[in-house]
Order: sequence, then C-alpha cells, then structure tokens
Amino acid sequence: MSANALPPPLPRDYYTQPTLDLARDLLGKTLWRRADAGVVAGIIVETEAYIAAIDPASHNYGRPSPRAATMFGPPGYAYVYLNYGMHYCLNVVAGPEGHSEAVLLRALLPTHGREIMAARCPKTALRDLCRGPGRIGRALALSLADNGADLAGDALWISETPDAQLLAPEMIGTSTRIGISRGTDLPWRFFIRNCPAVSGPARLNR
DNA sequence: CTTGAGATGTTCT
DNA sequence: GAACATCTCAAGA
Repeated sequence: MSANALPPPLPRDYYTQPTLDLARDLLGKTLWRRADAGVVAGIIVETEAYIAAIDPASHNYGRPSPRAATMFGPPGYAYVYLNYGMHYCLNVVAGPEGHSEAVLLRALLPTHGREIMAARCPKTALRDLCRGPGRIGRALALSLADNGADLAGDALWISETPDAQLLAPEMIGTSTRIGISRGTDLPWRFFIRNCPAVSGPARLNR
C-alpha cells in the first residue's frame, strides 16, 4: 500500500441504513472523483432525500420512470440524470433494492483538485465550485456515463473524511427541499450550519 | 442582498 | 406544449 493512497470507499453495508439516516450521515463524508484530469474531492455539506413510495417529488413517484431505473437497483450506486437540459445531478441510491430511494448531493466543500475543478468552471468563484447540485456535476465532470457507477469502485466513491472533526448533531440543520413544486412540506434537506459552501437562500440555512 | 429572464434538452401531459 | 431535484447574468433596493 502506497503512503499517499486515497481513503477507501465506505463499505456497501453503509448504504443500507434508512434513507433519511443516510442523508444525514453523508454530511461530513468525502466524495472522490477520479478522471483523466486527475483526482478531485470535497466534503459533503448538503443533501436531500427522495423516497418514491411517499414522495411526489421523486422521479419514480406514481409510476417508474425509465430514466430513473437506477434508483430501483441496490444501494451504493450513483443515479446521475440531466436536469434542465444542462446540469448533471448526482444521487446516492439508498433504501432496499426495488424501493427507489436516493440521496441527492447538493453541495461539497472542495478539498482536493481545486485547480482541476476551477479549470472546468472558469467563471465560478472558488467557494462556489461545488455549491449546488448542477455545479457538482460540472466540477466533477459528471455525465450520463456515470449513471449506475459503483460507489464502492475507484472512479467515483465516498470515504470517511481524513482528520475529520466530530460533527456534533447541533451542527446539522434541516429544512424543506429546494427547487421542487411538489412534496414541498417534507423536511428532507440536511446541511451543515454556517458553512459557506451550502447552497440555497440564507434563511433556509439556519 | 433581492428579483427576473434566458438557456437548453429530456420527460410528462 | 409545459414542466423540470438549475445556473448565470443583469438590474434594482
């Protein structure tokens, strides 16, 4: 094992916890991305849960959607979709296989490969590189080819955060979700308080 | 800080 | 057609 090996992926079992628990627990973990340009990474600071069975905002609410088939698969894989015709958004498939539950990653605090991300997003301020789900997609150079990627693999994975501070429960905020028109009352958005890398209006981030 | 419109392509009605 | 798990830019408070 080389001295500067990157932290290994979380075990597959990690993703079998209840989806709302997973959405909270992913805060403070690190998302890694390996591409031709190099390795980039950031600490997850904002997530949202989507649970098809009871969630009108889910892509698979009511009837299954072909584009969102990945969410019916086993937990621990990536569901990537194209939003508004131009943004690739990244979800972590959760829940029991067949349920269609997932966690949308909405913001990262960049920790590795900031130059690479900045080169992909020339006009974006440093602190905004991964602030918002569409920006994560751009900074990480995601595409539909990443849909279905194994999050226990070596191209796109989530690890414990090296030298992480303990994340006290009171550091985690909860709110309704952003950018949806149905299921707007469900408090399924989770974020780290007072973190400048979190997206959304300030009033939701307390 | 806020609001408002345009971009852009897939999915839904 | 309209809607969409969004972002950028410009203008105003």
